Amino acid sequence: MPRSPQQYEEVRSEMRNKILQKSILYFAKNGFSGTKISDLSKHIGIGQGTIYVYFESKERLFQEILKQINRPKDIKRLKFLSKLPIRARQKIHYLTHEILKQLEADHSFSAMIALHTQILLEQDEEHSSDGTTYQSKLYQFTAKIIEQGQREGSVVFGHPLKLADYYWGVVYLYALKKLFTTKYEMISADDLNRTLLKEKGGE
Amino acid sequence: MPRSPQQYEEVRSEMRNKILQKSILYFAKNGFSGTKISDLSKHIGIGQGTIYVYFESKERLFQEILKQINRPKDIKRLKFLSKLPIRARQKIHYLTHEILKQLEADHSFSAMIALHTQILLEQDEEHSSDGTTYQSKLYQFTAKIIEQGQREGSVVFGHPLKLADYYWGVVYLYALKKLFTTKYEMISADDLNRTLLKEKGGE
Amino acid sequence: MPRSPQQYEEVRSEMRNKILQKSILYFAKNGFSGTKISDLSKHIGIGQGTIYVYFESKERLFQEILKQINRPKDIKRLKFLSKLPIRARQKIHYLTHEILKQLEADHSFSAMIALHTQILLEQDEEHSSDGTTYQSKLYQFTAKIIEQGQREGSVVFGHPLKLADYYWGVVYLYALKKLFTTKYEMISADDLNRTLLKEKGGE
Amino acid sequence: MPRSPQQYEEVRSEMRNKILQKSILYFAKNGFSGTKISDLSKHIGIGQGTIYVYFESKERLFQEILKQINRPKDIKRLKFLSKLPIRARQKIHYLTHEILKQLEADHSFSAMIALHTQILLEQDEEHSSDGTTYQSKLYQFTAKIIEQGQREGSVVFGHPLKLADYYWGVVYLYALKKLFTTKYEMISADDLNRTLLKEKGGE
DNA sequence: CATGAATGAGCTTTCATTCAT
DNA sequence: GATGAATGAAAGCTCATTCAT
Repeated sequence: MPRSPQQYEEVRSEMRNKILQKSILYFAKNGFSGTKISDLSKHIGIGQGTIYVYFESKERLFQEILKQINRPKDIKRLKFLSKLPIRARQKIHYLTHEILKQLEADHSFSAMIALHTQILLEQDEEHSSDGTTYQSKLYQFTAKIIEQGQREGSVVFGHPLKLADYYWGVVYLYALKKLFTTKYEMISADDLNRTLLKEKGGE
Repeated sequence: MPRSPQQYEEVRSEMRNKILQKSILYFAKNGFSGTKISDLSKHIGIGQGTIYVYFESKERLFQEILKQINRPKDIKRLKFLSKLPIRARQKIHYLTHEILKQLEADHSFSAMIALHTQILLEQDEEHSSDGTTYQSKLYQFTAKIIEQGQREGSVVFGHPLKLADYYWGVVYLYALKKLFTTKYEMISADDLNRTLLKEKGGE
Repeated sequence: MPRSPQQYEEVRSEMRNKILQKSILYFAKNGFSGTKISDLSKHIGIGQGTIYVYFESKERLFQEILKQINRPKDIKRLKFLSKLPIRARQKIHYLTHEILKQLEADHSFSAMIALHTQILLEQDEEHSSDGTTYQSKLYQFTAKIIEQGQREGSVVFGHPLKLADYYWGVVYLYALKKLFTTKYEMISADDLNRTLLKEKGGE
Repeated sequence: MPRSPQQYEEVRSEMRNKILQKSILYFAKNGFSGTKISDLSKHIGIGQGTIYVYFESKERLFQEILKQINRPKDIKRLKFLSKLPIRARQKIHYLTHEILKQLEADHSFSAMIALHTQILLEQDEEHSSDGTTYQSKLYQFTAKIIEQGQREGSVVFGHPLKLADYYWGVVYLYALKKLFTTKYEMISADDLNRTLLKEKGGE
């Protein structure tokens, strides 16, 4: 007896996600052209053909992964943080804390961040446009916090967006390290904060 | 009239260098597996076969490029800098200045730096060992300067090697940006220095 | 309530026939290797797996279709026609009339005829032997009529079997046209008859 | 020392033609989906990759073959024949003679004709448009001759284009037979002529 | 029985490498 | 030496077939 449409949909959705999740790390580590479908499918634990049941090509799978990366949830949380009625210094401390926690705990967070580098490496227009959108929103809210901090005297002088870009660049850097090196020591919260914050005394 | 052996040698050496130089950027941008010999030779302006006159395989050409990157000159200069009888703060200011100048001026310096990331991305053992050696020496001398700075009170607290790694990580980051994005604003000397240096007042 | 064995048998037989009937046109249009099971099952309106409940392989399904084509009924009718105590000219007129009527009315008659061409295109031995058998019987009885006609002076000169082959060849031709072209005008009875028959005056 | 551009051009052109020529028969016999690149290249006597040096895909190679088929030379000769100041009966006798000669002698003429059937089988629009053009021109000039014959009383009654289509249909039929069956007897000139011509007496 | 998701053998295509010129 | 056409191993992709439900 055939399964109901809902059951099928559920099974499909589950497998699709499994492929997507397990692929992120693989693509992040090996890049697009460095990733072989045969290896990938072995790593996921499915047949090669199965990937093509869910994605029409390797290219397309990669694009879907890049879409996955744009997590609106992250953006919302940052937006919320930026609007809280507290000191900028405190916001930055909190943001740094959160990021380091995620880098430490969640392997796919690192992969996600690393794939941003991938987006830069591949100069395909479609990708970069998506990436830019996400990036720019993250950067905008970070820049807001930076501006506040500059008014309050806790954040260093400089163009807010450029500073935001610097801050997130450093995050990228350590995501890469987390992903590719085995015995890596994470950056300290102080070091990351110092990209933006002045020393405490100066307030 | 047949040329002398020296002339032959010179001509050979010239072409070999041309290939090497023009390949750096290509590999840096596209990675090892993302670089096709057909594209590369077109970019260099020679026939595909010519590459194989000078390098026995793509693999080998890539290795030679990685060797090129390990510029002993740079290490020597840094070693010299580390031993000068001046303040660490001044040394760091000077180092930062030099690096930013090179990043701005020399395209292949950025490529070189970016290839270090490449080395991380490709998990081939042979490469990484070479890379590590070079890296570690650069880091060691940078760490020396950091230690001096910590004694003098101008450099922030933390494990010297870890801080050196952080400093060079930021340099990598901006090398990547230089290489892959068109309209990019470089990091300011202040921002880069702040990875290591305390604010001026604190000395 | 469980069904009786007969009912089961009936249901089975019904589905088997449905698949067979709906497949003829598909195979006729696209050939053996040009027909995908996924497309075919969609066209029939059943699941892919269902085909394999009734036929052990695509190869086997195709063979069954070819068997279907060998309609003993047709052969019997032609045999009967060939033995009637009437003029050959009349027999041929009748045969032509019948064929054109079927070509016009019955889509699967065209498909059937077209599949003979398919049999020729695919050089699989097993198929062709079946086909040949059928063909030869049809040809034999047609040749009988031709011989009669030659004796009576109404049919043109030539080897009877070769003429029979020519006649049926033209029928194949218009079956193909019916099948593959949309706005097609059928051959006239006169044109088809003229493959065999002399002009009326000559009797 | 590298070859001159002309030399390369010549070599390229030669190989391209070799592939094209040797492929016609293969595609004609096995159809598009029945033709494997591996078999084809073996049959041509070259490596699989070589085909892709000259044609970007199997699909494309097939399209080029279909183009090849449209031989303007044939059309010109038929146009010339249609305008000669001789009897239509004579023209048709000559045309039939020429066609049978070519069918007998030139294997690729049969293949060419057979591929027209292929064009019908594959319902791709791009192909059919080309095919139609060629077909229609051949048909037009044949129809011209038929009209002349009808005025002269030597050709049977009926729509000229439809009769032309019938005549060429029979040619297709015997091209197919030539191509696919080993021990085949060709149609006689008389039989082919009879598709159009009345018996001699009737003039 | 009926289903369609999963599979892998086998196809098409790519690209590092060879080699005649 | 220098070239780019030719190659085939290996990659991407398809589709007949299997199988849990």
